Amino acid sequence: MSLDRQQKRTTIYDLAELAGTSASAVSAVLNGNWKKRRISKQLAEKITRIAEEQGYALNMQASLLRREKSHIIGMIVPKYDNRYFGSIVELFETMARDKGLFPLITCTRRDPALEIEAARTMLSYQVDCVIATGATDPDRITELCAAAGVRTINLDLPGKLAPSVISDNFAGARELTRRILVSCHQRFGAMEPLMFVGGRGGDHNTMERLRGFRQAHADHGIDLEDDRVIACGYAPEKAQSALQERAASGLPFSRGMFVNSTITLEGVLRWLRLAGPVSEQEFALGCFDYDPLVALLGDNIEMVRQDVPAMLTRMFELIEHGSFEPTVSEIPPLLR
Amino acid sequence: MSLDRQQKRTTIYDLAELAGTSASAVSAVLNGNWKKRRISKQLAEKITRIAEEQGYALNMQASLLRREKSHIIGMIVPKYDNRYFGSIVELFETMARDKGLFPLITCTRRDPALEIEAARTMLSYQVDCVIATGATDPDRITELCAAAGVRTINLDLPGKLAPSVISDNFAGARELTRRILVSCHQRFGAMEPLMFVGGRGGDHNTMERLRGFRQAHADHGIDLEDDRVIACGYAPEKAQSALQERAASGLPFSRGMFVNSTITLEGVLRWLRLAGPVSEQEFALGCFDYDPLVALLGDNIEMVRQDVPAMLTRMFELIEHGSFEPTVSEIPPLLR
DNA sequence: AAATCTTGCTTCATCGATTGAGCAAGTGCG
DNA sequence: CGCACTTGCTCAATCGATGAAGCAAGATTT
Repeated sequence: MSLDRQQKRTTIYDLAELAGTSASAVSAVLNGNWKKRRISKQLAEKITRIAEEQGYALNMQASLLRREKSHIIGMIVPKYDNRYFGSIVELFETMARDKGLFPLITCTRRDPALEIEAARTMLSYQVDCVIATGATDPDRITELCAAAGVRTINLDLPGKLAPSVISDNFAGARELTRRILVSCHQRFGAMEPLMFVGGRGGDHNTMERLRGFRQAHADHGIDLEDDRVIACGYAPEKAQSALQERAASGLPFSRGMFVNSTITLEGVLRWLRLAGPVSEQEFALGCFDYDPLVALLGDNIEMVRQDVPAMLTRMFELIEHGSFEPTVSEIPPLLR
Repeated sequence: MSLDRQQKRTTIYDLAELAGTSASAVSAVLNGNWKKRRISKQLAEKITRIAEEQGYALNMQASLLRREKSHIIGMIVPKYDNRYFGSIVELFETMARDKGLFPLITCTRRDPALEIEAARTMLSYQVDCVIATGATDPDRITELCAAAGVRTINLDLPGKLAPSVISDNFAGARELTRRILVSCHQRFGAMEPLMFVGGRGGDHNTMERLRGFRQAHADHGIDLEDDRVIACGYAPEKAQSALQERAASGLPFSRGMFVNSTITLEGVLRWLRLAGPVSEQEFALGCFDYDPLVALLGDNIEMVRQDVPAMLTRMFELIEHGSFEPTVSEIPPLLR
């Protein structure tokens, strides 16, 4: 590693010397409370000018060491490979900056060990708050942070120890399922039970979506056997091979499918292309998540879009109001 | 903002007191060079145990203030809304961590002012190195960082003042164009000139891709008028309305199109759906960038996938070898 | 026995910014 | 003139971790 820095950086002491004043005055001027510290306007202007000329940059480490709050807000995300998490991160950065906070983001690739490691690192960087997004074990993160006096908020997947902001998975799934059923009925005449593909049996979102999925079937008086549910994880390859296996098993296959994410949808579509029992047009699909490219895949795919702006707005509200109780805010997703 | 931290955190002084030793010994033990500092194994173990019991977390700010290198490596990215940048960020984080560096990532939404602001902030955080990815003005960033003695590397888009790692846009575009032309020929019989949609006329990548696009036409002895090039930016809406306008203008329309990114492709496909002169199947499309969902859109879309692992590997090589000369490394993209 | 070396620590200055306390000069008032 | 008050600054301690220098006690050499 050669990331060598040659010259040493300009400090407030250098500026003080150049301006013929004290470091204390320079600090007061540059961090904006020179009025409170009774520094004259002339000196303030002089210091500001010299700082600009010298290309002075504050040493955050030194500044943060002295201050009690860092105004750093950490976010742990599982992946950057889909529009949902991408927009969460992008909007989070923007909103955090607008509120005067510094966003620090880490991607853990759904690796539980990395999640904990990431939380620990964030604590070292003195974050004021950690947002655990889609974490496999949010409560572990909360415990770790609580021990350091740092609060956490869960996003996308809820935890039991900190406030959570998630989509209303039940309602979204119920409505999505209803639409797929209706589409199946209109296009194929039959009202047969759908299949549910993707997600992890243990995770809260998958369970809630499954509940909505079952409810929609019940709403239409359709019997649903347990073997129609294939919670094979989110990865495309997993979905593809699970469908392959399922097809080989000889169990009945539905022409309507509820797919748990756009990532899983990739696997489902690939399987349909390569080995699907009938043409792709003979399927009615629904996807819990939105991607504009999926919208272009054809009219036979319904989508539910999670309301990222509303979720983040709620999240920052929780931060601002200092809520610590493990409440769950369910944000209605957008259909169409 | 209430991000209040209640208790104050455990420091090495607290641990020293508990262990009946000095802060210096605690520091030496916890940062791993206790052997060099001749601390006994017993004391080392005692300190380690107490640190764990107390859930001690290093104060990075204090540590970094004292050290000369921060081992923080910054990356500036324009967007998180596509697979290309998503995989760059994800792999960058992984590789940086493997090399013992701490990745600090900031998204600037292609806003030139934010880019500069982001670079400045990174300097405040004492980064050892900044990677400017797809920056609108990479040289400005390099200048700013150089003034603070911080090196930069340009990724995706080259600059004149620092080493750059980019795709071989010319070769990639030439081959992609060739394939679209062949596909057009096979499917529609004709060898007509293609259209080029998306990108910004000024940016290096667009210019190089255009050069490859023109070269491929020349290779096949096809005349290409300038009005077939629509460099309307990357946004889908821009592409959609530009195509709309172009169709209205009465100028000749090609059945083959070279689209400059998956994001732009969204707009192209939307326009084809809504207002395309003939069915989508009557078009041969090529896209400079890869998205697995696009691969599912049909067989009539060729794609070029930029070789992100090779690009990042090269980038870290440049860092390790301490190269400062503004060389340009062109990484061949992957076709299929 | 004296000189030297080794072991295992501690002491203290330092990194750069922040902030309470303090101080000198000037202003206002009776 | 003397006292209080304001203005405009400087001084010095501090945040937590680090590491060069130093020191005491025991081990080894001459």
